[in-house]
Amino acid sequence: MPIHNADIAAAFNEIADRLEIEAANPFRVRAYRNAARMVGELGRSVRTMIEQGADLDALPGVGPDLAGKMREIVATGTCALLERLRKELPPAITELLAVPGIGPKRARALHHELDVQTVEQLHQAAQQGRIRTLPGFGPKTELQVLNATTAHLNPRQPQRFKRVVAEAVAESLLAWLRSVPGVLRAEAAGSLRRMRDTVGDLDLLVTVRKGSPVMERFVGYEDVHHVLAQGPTRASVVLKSGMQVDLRAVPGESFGAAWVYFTGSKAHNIALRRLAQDQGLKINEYGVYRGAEGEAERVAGETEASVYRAVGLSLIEPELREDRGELEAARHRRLPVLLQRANLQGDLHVHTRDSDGHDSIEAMAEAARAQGLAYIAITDHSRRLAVTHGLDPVRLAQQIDRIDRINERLQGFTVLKGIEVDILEDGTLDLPDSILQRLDLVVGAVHQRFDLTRARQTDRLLRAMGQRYFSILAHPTGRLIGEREPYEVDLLRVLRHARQRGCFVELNAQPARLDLDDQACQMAKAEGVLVSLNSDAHSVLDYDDLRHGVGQARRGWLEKADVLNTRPLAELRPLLARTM
DNA sequence: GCCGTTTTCGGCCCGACTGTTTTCAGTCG
Repeated sequence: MPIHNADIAAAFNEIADRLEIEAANPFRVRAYRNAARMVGELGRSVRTMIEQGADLDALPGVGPDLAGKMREIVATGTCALLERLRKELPPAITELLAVPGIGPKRARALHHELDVQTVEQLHQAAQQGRIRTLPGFGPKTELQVLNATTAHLNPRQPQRFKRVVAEAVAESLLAWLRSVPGVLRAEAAGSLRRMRDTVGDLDLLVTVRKGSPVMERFVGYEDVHHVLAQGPTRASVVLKSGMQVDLRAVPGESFGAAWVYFTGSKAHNIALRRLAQDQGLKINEYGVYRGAEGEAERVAGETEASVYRAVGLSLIEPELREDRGELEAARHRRLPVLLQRANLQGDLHVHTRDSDGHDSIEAMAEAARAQGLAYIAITDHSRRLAVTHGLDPVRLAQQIDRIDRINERLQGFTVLKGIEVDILEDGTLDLPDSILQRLDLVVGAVHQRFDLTRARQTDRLLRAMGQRYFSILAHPTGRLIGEREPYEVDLLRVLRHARQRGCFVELNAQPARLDLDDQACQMAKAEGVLVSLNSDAHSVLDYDDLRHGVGQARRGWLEKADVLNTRPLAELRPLLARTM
């Protein structure tokens, strides 16, 4: 069983959990957590690096000890330290840490004093009133544990929400907060603002005049199910939908510092504060300070730009704040000029009612033009996808003729002729070259057999891209957020083949897909493969999804030049022609 | 356990809220 980076990350996280329960040096614990995060986000396979003799010590946060443990885990699937820790405490004890309100100290006490080893046993102990007997625990803590374990044992809500869902909740909540007396400004922060594809909880920030009842009003919002915490500057609630919302109030002069702090990511904040510390500065959510405690002088904080400037950096866009090299880039003034929605000139993946879309070719063209686009490609499904009424060669030929006639009427807008052709299990395409050759572009996609082995799936995609007519690989990993995992595939090989072949990969902007993801976008850029950012629209309303794709592209450090369909049609045509 | 334009040893991000406390530990983000 080959070891992937996720396995190494899981092992390091378990070591960190167990060391923490055993009250080990917290900085040692942090070293394991940092390494776990780094490995989990690393674009390259540690196993491959080892096979190629790469120097693991060169990875950030990895010294000789952790490098050795990574080699050990890759070779054996585990490591001696982890096995020893597993013998010292029961296997399931780390489960307890997943219960809200239970941290390492309480997990340790529960195990030592009550012999609690699992969430189920914890639940029973709470029911029997045994928790309150422990020192440091009381009746309230016991009730909290009872509620938390009940929810934990009967999970009904998804852990994370699709971004588009969270965004709608945030917008109505923000509008409501802005109507509360004394509220000067209300903004979203957190992963929503960083444009992550999913959002765990909402982070909102307000500035208020003295005496504003914003916190009292917030916990009284009609969608609030229950209140987790409430203080003068901070409150947390759970909405009826199960979504947690944290609200923070700060004075106006601190808005920028608080927005940085509350936008995160956590890793970005830590790296930023460390940078400040090196310069004799301290950053918290109220501002940037110079000097000793008590007589510290405030040097920045009203705007985000002032905070970054105070530590010698240019403003870092929220989408980049993941501690993936953005601080270094900002220091050297080498931040990318990120893609913007207005840079998109067209959309190369659009459906009509000829297959499973809702609207006509003309309507899709008009709607695209209204969105500021200059061209679209009609790419209906091919015959294999019978449920979508996919096109066979005869119907596709008829559509081609219709598009030609439509283009004669259109002024200043172009409809390109395409197809979303099924990539069959053996890597051939669902329609013959004789009809594909009449198109402007061929978009290929996998719609069945997601379960192939990594080797066969990779081979399938490489063969598909090697066909005579092949332009863009649509939704390259097949994931559906929260519903279907990406299929197993060697994306690096796929990208290198695309580069060699001169074809492109898609960033599908449907909120449930957002496929490629941010890191894969970064990988495509590094490999020199242009990304086609498409809506996959099935109705005239769906072009709005492009903004989600733009957010994802920005998270992947993509600039205008990295995206295929930022080019005007005259520049696009020769690029497509090379694939046809 | 990692790391270094002060350092190879002595540091390691920072603050709010809760509950059980009489001044603070634990948890969380």
